[in-house]
Amino acid sequence: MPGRRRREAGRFRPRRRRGMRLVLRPALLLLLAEGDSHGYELMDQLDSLGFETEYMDSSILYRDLRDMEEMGLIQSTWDDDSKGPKRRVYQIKEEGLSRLSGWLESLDQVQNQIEILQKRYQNLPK
Amino acid sequence: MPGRRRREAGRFRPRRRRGMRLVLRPALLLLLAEGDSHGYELMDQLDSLGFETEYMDSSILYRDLRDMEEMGLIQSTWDDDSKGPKRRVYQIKEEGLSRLSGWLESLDQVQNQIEILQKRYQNLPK
DNA sequence: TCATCTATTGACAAAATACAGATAGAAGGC
DNA sequence: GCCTTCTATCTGTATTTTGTCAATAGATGA
Repeated sequence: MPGRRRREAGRFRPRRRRGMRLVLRPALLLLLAEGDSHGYELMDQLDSLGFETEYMDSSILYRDLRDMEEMGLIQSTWDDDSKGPKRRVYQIKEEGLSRLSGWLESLDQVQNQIEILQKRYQNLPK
Repeated sequence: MPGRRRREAGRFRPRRRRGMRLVLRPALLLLLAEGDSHGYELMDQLDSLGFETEYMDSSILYRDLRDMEEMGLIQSTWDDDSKGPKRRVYQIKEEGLSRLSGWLESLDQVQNQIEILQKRYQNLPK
């Protein structure tokens, strides 16, 4: 698999995606529910979930992972067997699985609201 | 129409709805695209868009309105003819209409991400 | 005159986000 | 050996956005 093309610091004007964290945390949990992984790899996997990771700063991802670990949703161990610098490999916990389902429920509501907005917008008299 | 049941300050533990703002601003713009209105009334109208306004603090709504006015998306005039305290009545501008369409497009992406999440969650092996 | 409903605003704390590195091992080219 | 690039994680800090609480104030009706 080819390496990710990370953007150079301050190279482009990144379009700030407001409130992306709303979906980011559930997304990370889901990926970990699918299988153990570490930060750098998760960054790549996010692409498959529709995230434009070229514009993402990886620090928010690492911070979210540690936050979720503190919340008791996931746990980590160091993997030093792999080549390159060692990785912190995350694994989802029971608590994380139930939280994921809860988060997805509220995302359901968000989705609903957006749908209503789109419909009302279509019906707008011009 | 019956008055709104606004929650007393700190009466219940309100479940903080994180990231609602992502949809709130587009929602306000849409309502104003449907017709002029003022803050207090907009609060009521939000119900029809799927917002649980009992748990919302109205100050965030007023703040968003003023922000959007500063952005040049909407404009306001005072209405003193109505009974009760005077109202600041908002009207959407051209700029606001085009911004609304832009915001709805990015919400489309968000909706897409959520949909992918839900599907992948369904396919999770248990 | 006292409580209640309408209506808007301000101040402050807490949380989220952007931004800019620091650190470090491994691999490949020259 | 030296340099660059890729992998990988972490931290500090400034700024922006949010959440929460409370102040203000006219109108209404008991």
